[in-house]
Amino acid sequence: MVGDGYTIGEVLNQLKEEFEDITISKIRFLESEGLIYPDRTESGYRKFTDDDIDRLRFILTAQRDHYLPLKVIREQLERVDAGQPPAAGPPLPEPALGVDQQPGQRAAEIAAALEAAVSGGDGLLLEQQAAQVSLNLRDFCEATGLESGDVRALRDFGIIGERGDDPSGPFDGDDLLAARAARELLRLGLEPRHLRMYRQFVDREVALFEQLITPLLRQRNPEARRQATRQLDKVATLTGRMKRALLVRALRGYVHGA
Amino acid sequence: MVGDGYTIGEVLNQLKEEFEDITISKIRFLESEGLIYPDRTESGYRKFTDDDIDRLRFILTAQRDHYLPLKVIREQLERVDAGQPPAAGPPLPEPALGVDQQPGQRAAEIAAALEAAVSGGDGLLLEQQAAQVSLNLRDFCEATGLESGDVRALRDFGIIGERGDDPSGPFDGDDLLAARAARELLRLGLEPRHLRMYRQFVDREVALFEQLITPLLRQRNPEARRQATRQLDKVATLTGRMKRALLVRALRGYVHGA
DNA sequence: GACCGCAGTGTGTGCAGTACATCGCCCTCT
DNA sequence: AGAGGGCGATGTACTGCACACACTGCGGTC
Repeated sequence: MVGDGYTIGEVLNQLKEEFEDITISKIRFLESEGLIYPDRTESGYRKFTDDDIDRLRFILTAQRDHYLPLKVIREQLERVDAGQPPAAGPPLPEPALGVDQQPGQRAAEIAAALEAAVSGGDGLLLEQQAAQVSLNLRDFCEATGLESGDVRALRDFGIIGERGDDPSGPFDGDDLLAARAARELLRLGLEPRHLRMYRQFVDREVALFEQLITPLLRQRNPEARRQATRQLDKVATLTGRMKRALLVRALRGYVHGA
Repeated sequence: MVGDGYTIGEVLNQLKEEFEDITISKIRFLESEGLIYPDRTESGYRKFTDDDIDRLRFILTAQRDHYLPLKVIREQLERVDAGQPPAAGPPLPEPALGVDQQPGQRAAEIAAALEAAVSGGDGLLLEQQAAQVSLNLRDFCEATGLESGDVRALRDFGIIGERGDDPSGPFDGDDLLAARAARELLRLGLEPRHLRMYRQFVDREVALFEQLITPLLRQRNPEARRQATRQLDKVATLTGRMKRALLVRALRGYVHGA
């Protein structure tokens, strides 16, 4: 061996202390898979630099300690080679927001007003004016900033509109609030189909709440009806709080651990 | 099909929304590998409970988001079955620092303080001190006003404590918040078993959120980690808002109509 | 010129499933 | 009541990944 750089056998011996299960054939395999590309001598022998060895160390650690498949490791290395450490999912192009349109001005105002009324408080505000809002498809798109394709998708997954509704509306204030939140979620990388579980869950929750308050509604007495509303508000607030605590605990472990 | 329990096809459809690449043969394969063991009918059909589905969800998440091999997942499940928490080898948690507390009276104060900190805002407050709280069973009962029987029930239905935790604690601040809300709900006439669906839902929601932020957490860059936390906060806030709109619309129809 | 180390190729192995092929159960429609 | 059709169960074969092992041939050194 003429010049500088380690032979494959020397590399093997250096890494063997740290990684039990390294072999020559594994190193060769990693090269054949494009994870490393050591230089070669005239006669074809591999010539490893210290950087190559660090790279190998990274690969072996990722495998042994994080069980990452080579495909994933290769992607990480490629990103590092390209100069970027960021590894976020899809690029997520930001669609221009904040630029409100002329004609739908009205609808957007309504949306903002509703959001303001709802924010900061756990209550349900069942008696609110959200029910009075009624928008057709065009205005609804303008007020939410959604394409009509997205609106269709949200309807298909039960986020807006009623089962078997007319596909073109009308949409009420609750649809508006749901759709505005949904739009942000889509921008953060969620797919409409992911939102379906929220609808499913709400259906279950509604069934539960119904069980609780049907006795009250069965009496025609208007006072009982008002009490039912108060009861609903309370139980929704409490379940919301409880759910949030469960979520926080689960996520806290996830963000800080692992 | 006679009684309770889902068939393999029903399980498939439930999980398909969350996990693209699940198939019947994969579920069968996981059983043959001893990761799940659903019950059988007389005639040999598999009969899945909700717990079985949760277990599957855990397995599939571990594979997809953490690339864990089945062998490792099986070991984790076995530890959970045996009553020990996951215990992830080397990374042992820091023994809680700061916020020391005296038992008894103090506990209720902490609870009130936590509730005040959380109320009025949709955010998650992941960085908050709720994690530092640590109460034993007696103090926890005092702080929440629950009987130890209720505490047990809440634990059995996944509202407080971790899967396979020590039944007598310790309980953290999130448990406290969840339990205080749960106590009110029980007073309003709900049964502990009704609360189980909230836990199930949170598990699904966490799996969804994990999908979104694992790419960020995979880089051990602390800035990416902070961004992941912000992202989580955003997505939790938005889904919460959206869910509330869905709920309100559904309940409005119920209270006023029918 | 023997011999060790490295090169390349080919075949084998365990894991994590997929793809059939075949048979049995169960619900529905007539 | 009986006939289909759909779903479910099992078993075998086949695939892709991540290597391990064996064999043969060449380079360089003593």
